[in-house]
Amino acid sequence: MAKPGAPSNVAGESGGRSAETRRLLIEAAVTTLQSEGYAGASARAIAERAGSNQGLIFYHFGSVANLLLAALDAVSSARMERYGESVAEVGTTGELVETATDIFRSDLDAGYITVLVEMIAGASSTPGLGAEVAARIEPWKAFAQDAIEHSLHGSPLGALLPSEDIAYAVVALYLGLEMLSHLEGDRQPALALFAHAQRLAALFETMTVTPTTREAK
Amino acid sequence: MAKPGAPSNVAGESGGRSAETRRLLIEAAVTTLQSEGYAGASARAIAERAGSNQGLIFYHFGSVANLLLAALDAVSSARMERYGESVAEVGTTGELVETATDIFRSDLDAGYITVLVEMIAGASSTPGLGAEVAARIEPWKAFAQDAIEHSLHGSPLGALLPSEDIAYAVVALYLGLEMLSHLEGDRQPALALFAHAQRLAALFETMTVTPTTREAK
DNA sequence: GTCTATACTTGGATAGAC
DNA sequence: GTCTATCCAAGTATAGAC
Repeated sequence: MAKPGAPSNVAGESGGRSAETRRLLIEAAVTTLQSEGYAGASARAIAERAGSNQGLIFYHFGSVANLLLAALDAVSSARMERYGESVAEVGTTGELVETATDIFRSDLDAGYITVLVEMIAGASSTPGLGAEVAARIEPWKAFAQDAIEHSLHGSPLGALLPSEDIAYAVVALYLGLEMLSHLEGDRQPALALFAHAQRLAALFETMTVTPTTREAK
Repeated sequence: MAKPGAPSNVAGESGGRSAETRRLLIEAAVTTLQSEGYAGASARAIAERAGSNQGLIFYHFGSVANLLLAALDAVSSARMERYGESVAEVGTTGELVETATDIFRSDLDAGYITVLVEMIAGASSTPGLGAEVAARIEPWKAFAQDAIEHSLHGSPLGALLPSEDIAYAVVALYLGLEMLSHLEGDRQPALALFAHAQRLAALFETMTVTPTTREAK
């Protein structure tokens, strides 16, 4: 391996001049993707935001696409960490929906899903990028499936539909809601849906706690 | 008005040299958006596909963005026409889901939703484009809401959730499923979801025909 | 090893030919 | 009115300076 676009930086020096530059570029790449989209995320635009020379992108990452993938990685890993904490506390379906609402709101406000959406849509224009992006979506699907299995375990809905398929739909809906919210500059309709989901989850739970509670009328 | 980018072509001549060029360009714009994405839909790329000079795009449409919007319009109106026919025959929720499946499959295969997705994602990079695209999504939402109201009218689910909110979710899911299917080059998971929805719709109908059927146990 | 100055390519837009 | 030749800006990538 040892390709030119990935300097080793072996020394024990703690500062890490190279690492700092890389960090700045990745941060700028995230911001640029969010506000200018994939088509606007050029080497020049990103470098300007990072306050560095555009040539550095090719030295440190080999290509713009590679830098954007690094940006996607950074966002993904940061989010996964947060998700992991939240989902550990989830038991019932109602709690799951509540947690999902919180996560969605903060993801939406921070523009994390925007990065994902732009990379997916942008992948069409850069050969080979699609597979890389697809691989980075897998953890999101796996996470969703995991959360669903934990909270729907033993529930009727869980018996009716494979958790893998539900997870696929959840991720798709997540992406779609971001697109519409972002486009219209209005997160309200999407959040209204989560409110509905919470109501339905509550209703669903009371309906199916046990069939025998019915006779207590 | 009478802006330079929109020639009048007033004469009664049926051929329409200008109209033909415009048609070719719009067609090529659709194809290019589908296979190269928004970032790859440059004037040169589109013109090459159309077999014409790239300068014609600016003469006929004023800018690349305007041509892409025209392409989106063409796709939208073509689809709306087909949708209108299909939904007229829909009565029950089960039929609605069945019709939605057919529509989704053909839209997916023909790449129509791809055009929508690329335009939404691409809008971030071109000032002013977002509002134009948003306006062109309205008919899709209105159509979905209309179809939902027709088939859910009087049903319990219809009473539980506002049709406008369901429509929003449906459009979002539609977009998200396209993104994932396109990215992974596999439409199977998305179609599996529609199959589940059909099963659930059938189950839902038998469960809620009338509450009094329960006593017949 | 890190970064900058420069080379070359592609893209948007228009002046002017027909 | 329709189209083409041409211009300049913006993009990627690298040769070479430090």
